[in-house]
Amino acid sequence: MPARIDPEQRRGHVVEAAFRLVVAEGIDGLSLRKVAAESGLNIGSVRHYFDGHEDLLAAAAEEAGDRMGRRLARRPVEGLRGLTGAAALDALQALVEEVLPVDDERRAESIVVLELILAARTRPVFRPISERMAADLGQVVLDALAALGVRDPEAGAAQITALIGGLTLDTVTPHGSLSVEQLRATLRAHLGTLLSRDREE
Amino acid sequence: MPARIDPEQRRGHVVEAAFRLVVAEGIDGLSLRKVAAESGLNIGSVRHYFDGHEDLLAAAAEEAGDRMGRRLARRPVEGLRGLTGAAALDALQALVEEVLPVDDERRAESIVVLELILAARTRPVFRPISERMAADLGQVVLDALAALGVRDPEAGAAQITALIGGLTLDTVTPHGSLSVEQLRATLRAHLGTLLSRDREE
DNA sequence: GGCTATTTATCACAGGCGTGATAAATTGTC
DNA sequence: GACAATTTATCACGCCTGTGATAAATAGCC
Repeated sequence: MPARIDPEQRRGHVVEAAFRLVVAEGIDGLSLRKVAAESGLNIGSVRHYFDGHEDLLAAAAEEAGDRMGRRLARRPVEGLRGLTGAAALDALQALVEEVLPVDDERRAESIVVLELILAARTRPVFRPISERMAADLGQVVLDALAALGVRDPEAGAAQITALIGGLTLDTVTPHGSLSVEQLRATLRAHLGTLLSRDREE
Repeated sequence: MPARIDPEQRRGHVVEAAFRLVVAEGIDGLSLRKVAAESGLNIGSVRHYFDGHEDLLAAAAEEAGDRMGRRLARRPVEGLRGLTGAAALDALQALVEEVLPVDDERRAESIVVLELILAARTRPVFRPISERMAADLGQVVLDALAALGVRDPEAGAAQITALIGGLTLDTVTPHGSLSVEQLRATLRAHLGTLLSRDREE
């Protein structure tokens, strides 16, 4: 019984091809035939690893969610506990930048996530992953603010998560043409006022 | 030479039908046949008023941009000049809420604009309108902050426009499920710190 | 009433899509 | 080398799409 190729690896390659297509043409530009061509496989091969279109979409969304979860896990909240001043600001900024399009890799992931979130509005397939990502991000930001001793961390977290969405939107789409430097500066300004405001009271 | 129906009005009705479809199914759910059905017309009739698919999309985008422009024009920046304290905060909040999904009508328009902005990333048709809307909004916010005497209005405007995008995203899509009350509170908290921070220095 | 331009309604075509079904090739094991 | 399971490659079908072309109906004007 031949198994010269690792199925999981194959699925991974296909999903990566799907990501590239989403970045290039948007989530509605995905089709089994295009994904097959992009991944260098035959349509029949793609369909052998994914039950169909819906299944491929779900797998791609799952992978996007996992990647975001891994990014968030890379900055354990415990490392923030007790930090103050510039150290606190730097640590918080680094945490948030983990999920912001500050380099090519994160830019691609941000595009996929953004397309996914918007698509979840009308396509039930994406809803669970979309909601899970939002919950994960919200919890991490909330825990981070709590670890830093910020007053009213819920309100602060709401501001930060909203800012993350807006900054991603402005950076990734051409309508705002926000540069990475501007993104970083705007985020830092916001986080700075949020932390300093808390210290004063 | 008969003209029992006003062509402009007809186009308007068709565009409104297109808006309803975008809200219901997303911008890629648009098709000439669906728009015709939604507007109660025949495909041939729709095609008589719009050269084709692309033309319909462009007209819908144009209308969306015009509506946003009209909303922004409803709150002349001159009215903000010299305001301080709670009055300044209220006025600024009212201005920004003009383009936020705080009621059904603005929610629908926000969805259309959001779909349009994201679609502009891969579809050149939407680019000019998308960029125009961003420029208009940015200018209005910038002027408003300048009229209120905020220090570094550029930075503040960048934060506010980003927040607008993020709040819209969180409210309109199911991933964050931000309620209108939360949206208002988050916006107010941000605007409050932005104004108060300026006063202290 | 008849003329004419506008508006509406169809038909047909090519292209892309997801999908079911099935044949062919490949490769490790015996 | 032969067997068998996995993997790959095609074919065909129905559906939906945009679009060009064209016929039919409508309604104002003389």
